[in-house]
Amino acid sequence: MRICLSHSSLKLTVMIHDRELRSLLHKFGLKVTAARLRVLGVLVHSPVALSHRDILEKMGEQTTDKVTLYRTLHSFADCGLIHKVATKERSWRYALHNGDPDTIPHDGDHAHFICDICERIYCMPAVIPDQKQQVELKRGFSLRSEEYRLHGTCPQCH
Amino acid sequence: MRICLSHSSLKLTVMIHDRELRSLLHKFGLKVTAARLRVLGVLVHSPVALSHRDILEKMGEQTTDKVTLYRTLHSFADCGLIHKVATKERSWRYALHNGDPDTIPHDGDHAHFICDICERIYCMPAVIPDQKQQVELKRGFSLRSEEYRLHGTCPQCH
DNA sequence: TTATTGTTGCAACAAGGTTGCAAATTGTAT
DNA sequence: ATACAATTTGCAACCTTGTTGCAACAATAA
Repeated sequence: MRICLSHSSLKLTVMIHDRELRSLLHKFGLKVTAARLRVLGVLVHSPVALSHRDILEKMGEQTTDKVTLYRTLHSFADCGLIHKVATKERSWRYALHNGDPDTIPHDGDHAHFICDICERIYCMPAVIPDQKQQVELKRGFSLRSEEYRLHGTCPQCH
Repeated sequence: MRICLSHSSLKLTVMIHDRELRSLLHKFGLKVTAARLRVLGVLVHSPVALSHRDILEKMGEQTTDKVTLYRTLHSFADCGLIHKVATKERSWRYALHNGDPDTIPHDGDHAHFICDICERIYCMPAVIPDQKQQVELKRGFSLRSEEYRLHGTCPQCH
């Protein structure tokens, strides 16, 4: 499944209301609760992956307990509504799967481009060489998955 | 410079004594202290990258204060004696640059193989395609560095 | 040998995250 | 609409990784 929520378009952003959020939760088999609606509301309006702290701050008045937020994010990630990306600052970033034409869905082999400046994480199409044969043959390593990370500056930060 | 300390050969391992460790510290412009000799002793005998906790445990009787260990590892990394690798468990792994014929020094493009079971991190020779051209041409991203990670099971855990 | 400078150990702290549990809320079956 | 079972929430306490400030101490250079 591929839910398309464009972040670049303000018009679309404004259109995301309670009804849409509820149906999104339903689609992923989650109970609709006040906290989940608020968290999802924040994620839906962000073009970049957010940290736990970012989300708490963006919730402002409507804030929740920090534990609730961690658990909410876990549920979202477990059912595939959002994805988690590890950062070198030993914390996680969370983002909705999005339909940005410049990125691809978060499955299959692809690269993550992590901007040094704004820390946005982009999923990029990439030709990743298959190392399985090479590595296994050489020393009995068996490969489960590959991750290719690119670090640099994104177009917005130039 | 390339310091060759084979981990696969017990004979060589046994040969690493106080004298060698001291000269290694000297070569990297570090003062020789008891704590540094002990930490270096542990790192020199490990074929895989170790966490702060691993090192403390391996030091056993000869243990140091945890802060001292953090600072020691920082000094080692700053001068290039060891390298740090980030893990998704929000902690660092530290390893000496080594001359193991099956791995390559930690500079230039290569891959990290991270074992799912024992979490050892291996530096692997790898043919990493240069994505710079492709990515920059396509959309104005500029690349600073690339990291290629392989996840799976290592020979020891089969 | 001494002066200078860098290193150690301790206590306290900070950020990110988890656990256990009682109270509140959701979805569902009636 | 009501009641019930199963989840979800919020709180307090806790854990892990890592850092800071500071006084005492040790390594090197003169």
